[in-house]
Amino acid sequence: MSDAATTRRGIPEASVARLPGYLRALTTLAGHGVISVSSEELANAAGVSSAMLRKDLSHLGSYGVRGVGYDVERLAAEITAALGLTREWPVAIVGMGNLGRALAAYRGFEERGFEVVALLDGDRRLLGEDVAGRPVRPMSDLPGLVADEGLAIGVIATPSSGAQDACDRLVAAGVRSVLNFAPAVLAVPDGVVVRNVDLSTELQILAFHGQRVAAAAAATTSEVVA
Amino acid sequence: MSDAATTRRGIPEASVARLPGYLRALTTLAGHGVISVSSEELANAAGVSSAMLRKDLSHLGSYGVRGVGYDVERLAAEITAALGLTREWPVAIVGMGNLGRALAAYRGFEERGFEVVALLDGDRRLLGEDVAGRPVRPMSDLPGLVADEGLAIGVIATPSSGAQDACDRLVAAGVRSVLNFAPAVLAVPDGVVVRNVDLSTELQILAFHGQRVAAAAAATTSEVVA
DNA sequence: CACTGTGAATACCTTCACAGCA
DNA sequence: TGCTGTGAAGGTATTCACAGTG
Repeated sequence: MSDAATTRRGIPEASVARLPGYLRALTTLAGHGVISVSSEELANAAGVSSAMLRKDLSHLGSYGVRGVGYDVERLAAEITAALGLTREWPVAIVGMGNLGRALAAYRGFEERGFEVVALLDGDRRLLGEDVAGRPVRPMSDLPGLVADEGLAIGVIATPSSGAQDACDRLVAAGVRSVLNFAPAVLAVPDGVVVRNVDLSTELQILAFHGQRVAAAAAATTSEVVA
Repeated sequence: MSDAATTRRGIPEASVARLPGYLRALTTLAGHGVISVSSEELANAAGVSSAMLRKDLSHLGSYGVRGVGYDVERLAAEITAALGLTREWPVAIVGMGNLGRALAAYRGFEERGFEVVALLDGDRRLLGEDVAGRPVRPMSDLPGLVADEGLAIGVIATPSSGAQDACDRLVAAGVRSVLNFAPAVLAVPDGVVVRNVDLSTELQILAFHGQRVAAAAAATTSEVVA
C-alpha cells in the first residue's frame, strides 16, 4: 500500500535513524527560546541538507507552515510521538565489565526517556555487588523483569564470547530490541531488532580514511600517479 | 574513471564499513585453524549475504579461487592492507568522564592495531590524575602529540557542550579523523572525517521498532485496521 | 513572498543470475 | 563440478526544482 520497503507501513529506515538528531536539535532550540524554525536552519543544526530534512518530515505528515517554517514545540512533539517516546522504555544492561559499568553510570538514558531497570551479569561472583547504586542481578531475573517491569530493550556489554548467550536469554525472556556493544554478529529470530555499536569497527573505518589522507599527502609531495 | 561516488578512486563507503566485520570473522576462523572458506560461509559468519560479500571483496581485487573459496590468511592480510591496518594508529581520548575512563580502560584498542597515546581533558583539576595507568594531560599537549607521536585519530568523550571545542582543538593540531561519542553535530573543515556514536540515538531507534512491535501486538489482539 | 511539501531525476546500494575458471 | 567475479536488474535513498500555499 505504501511506497517502498520502508519500516512496513511507515517511515523509511534511513529517515527513522535521523529523527533522533532532529529531536535533539529541536530540544536545543527550544532551550534557547526559539519558537519557530525553517527547514534550512533546522537542517543546519542537525547536520543534514534542508531537502532531506523536509523529505524526512513529510513522512510524518504536514507539520510545517509554508512561508514560515516549523513550530519548534509542535514538531518536537510529533517526532517524539513518531519514535514512540511518549512512554518510558525500560532497559536492562547485561555485562558488568568496564563498559557495562560506564553505561550503568551514564545519566543520559533517563534524560531521554529510558529507564535502566536492572544491571545483570552471568558471573555469580559479581552478584549483589553495587554498581552506580544498583545491585548486580543474575540472568535468571530476566523473565521476571519482562513480566513485572515491562523490560523491552536489552543492552549487551559482555565480552564477545558471551554475547550470543546473553542475547539468547534476552530474547527467550521476551525482549525484542537489542543494542549490542560486543564485537560479534548476533543471530536472532524474526521480529527481534539488533543494533550494533562497535568501537573497533569505527576506528578501523577511520583508519581507512586516515590512510587515504596519508596517501594523498604522499602523492602531492612527490607528484606521481597518472 | 571508476564507477560511482565511492571513496574516490576506490571502495564504496558501504563496503568499507563492512570490511572490519569480514576481518573479524576471518580472524576468528583463523583462530579455529580454518584454512579456506567459501563466500557463503564467510558471509554467514559476518552476517551478510554471500552476493554482497563477493561484491565487496571484488573491490579489493581477485583474491579467491573459483571452485574453492578464499584463503583465510591471505584474505585477512588483503583486508588489513586495504583498511590501512598494517601500521599502528595513535589515538587520543579527549574527556575523562565516565565514558572516557571506560574507553581508556578498554583493552580492545591495542588488539586491533590502535595505540592510545594520550588521555586529555580540558578541566585543570583532572590534570595529572591517573586513569588506567596513564596521566590525564592538558589539551595544549595536542600539537606536540601530533608532531611527536603521529597522533592521527581523536576520540571525543566530552559532554556535548564541550564537544565542538574539543574537535576544533584536535583539528587545529592536525588530526583528520574523529570518533565522536558526544550527542552533538560537529562542524569540521573538508578533509576531516567524523564518525558519530550516540547511545541515545541508538536507543531511540530501537524504541521506534519496539513501538511497532507493541502496535502490531495490539492490532492482532483486537483485530482492527483495514 | 518565503518557505514547505513533493513529483521527477539522479545517485547509490543490493540482489540476481550466470559466464568463466581452477 | 563448485564456487568466484561481475554485468544487469531491481530497490532504496538523496537531491533537484518547482508548484502550492499561508
